[in-house]
Amino acid sequence: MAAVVIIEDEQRIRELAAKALAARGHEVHTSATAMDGLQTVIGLSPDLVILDLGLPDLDGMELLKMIRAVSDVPVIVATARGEEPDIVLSLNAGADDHLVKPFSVEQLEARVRAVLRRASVAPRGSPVTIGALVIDGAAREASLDGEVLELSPKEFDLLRYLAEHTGEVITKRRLLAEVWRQPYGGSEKTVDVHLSWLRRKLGESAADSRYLQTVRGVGIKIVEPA
Amino acid sequence: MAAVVIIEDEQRIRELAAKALAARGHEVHTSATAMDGLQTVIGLSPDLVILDLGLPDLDGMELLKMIRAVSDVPVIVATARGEEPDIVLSLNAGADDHLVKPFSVEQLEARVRAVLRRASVAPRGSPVTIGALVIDGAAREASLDGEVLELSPKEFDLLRYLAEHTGEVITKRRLLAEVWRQPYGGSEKTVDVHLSWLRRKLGESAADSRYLQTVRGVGIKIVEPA
DNA sequence: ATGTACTGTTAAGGCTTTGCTAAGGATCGA
DNA sequence: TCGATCCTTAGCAAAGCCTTAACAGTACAT
Repeated sequence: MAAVVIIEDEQRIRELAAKALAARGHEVHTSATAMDGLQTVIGLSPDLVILDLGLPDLDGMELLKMIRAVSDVPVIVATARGEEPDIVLSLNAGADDHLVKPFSVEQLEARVRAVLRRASVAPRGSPVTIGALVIDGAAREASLDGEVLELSPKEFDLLRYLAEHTGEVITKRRLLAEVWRQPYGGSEKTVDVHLSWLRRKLGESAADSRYLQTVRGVGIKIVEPA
Repeated sequence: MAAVVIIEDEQRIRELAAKALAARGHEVHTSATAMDGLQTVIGLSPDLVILDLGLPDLDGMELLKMIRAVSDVPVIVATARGEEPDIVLSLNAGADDHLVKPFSVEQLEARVRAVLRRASVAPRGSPVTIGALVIDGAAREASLDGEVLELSPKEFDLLRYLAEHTGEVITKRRLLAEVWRQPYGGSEKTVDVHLSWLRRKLGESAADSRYLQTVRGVGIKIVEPA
């Protein structure tokens, strides 16, 4: 899919991130030090760099500038909670996005997807994959286990919006605003109905669902099945 | 609190709005032109954009569409009185809310608050970690030792609030105000009951607790286990 | 030691939210 | 204009949650 370099000194986080991105089909390379990381970036010309600003051997900001001096590769910077001021500095120094540690795998994937999309490594609307579910925005086609699903326009929009925010709980009001484009009017019941249809076409029900999880009192989210 | 970009050519209004939002703790960035504004939005990934439709260098509606092409960021559009037809167009083009100039600071703040709330279930970003306990606001999911906990809405809100104030003793009245949104009414007994349920789901009891410690006569706190 | 105030726990009832079906109306293409 | 598809609304059934109430237990002061 895309070559990603992770520069991060904490082994646990490094391996977690590597595993998550590899699982999504990316070609992952890791470095535990700034100098090794820079070598890798120069030698590999990756599509994306994930850079921890709190490296031991060199200030992350310096490394970011060095990377920027030789490449336009998109960079996502990661900082520990409490180092938020660094975020602004790093964005000014040419970072494309940022993560605050600790971050969830979903967070990471969402950022990576967003940055890659923006960088048009993957053209806008490139397929989103969630388990055996593939949503192709460009073709306006969704398939499950290789079988193309017969979705109505709204159903597709709804599924796509949820898929673009995998793991994140979305309120019905937000769906009305974002999918229906009605920030004010509109009945949330409508969303319920469409969700019900979607579930049926995905071969699941509210009680036994693989992908669509309702979060009572809040909204709905789509998740990678266990 | 949240990063806000203001794109507005009238200096007076720009600075007034910036000052008001900065005073509420937001990270404010301003642009006087459409192109500069677009750059800022792309580079910064803000949480909210306030966009004047009457920019000199580019039709505001065009800019709105360009922003929408690259981002789902909430946008509040501002128009001069008499340009009301633009409002409908802009809402169709993906704006989230609108303001008619001249607007009061209160108006502005109210809209910003409403849009930010609507835009995200969890305004605060990444997961909070306390020992083996991880609370992910975006996914509305809490896990202990990697096991996802089955929490009711109130239980989750309660846990999240405590976690966001780790180590700090919180009175039940404050919980009623902040979590239950009932600054005055409500029985503190209700809090006790929810705490009891929470403890059970965390696998602990009042007598032997790892995370939830009651401070007799004052309230409750969540702590990092020893 | 004992009473008092505070906290912990359980159970039950009512209420809210959600799931789903069906019908009417709108929209779009032919 | 006709037909097919799709969207919305209404309404009922079911599930889950919150509160209240009642009682038990615990720490603290006198």
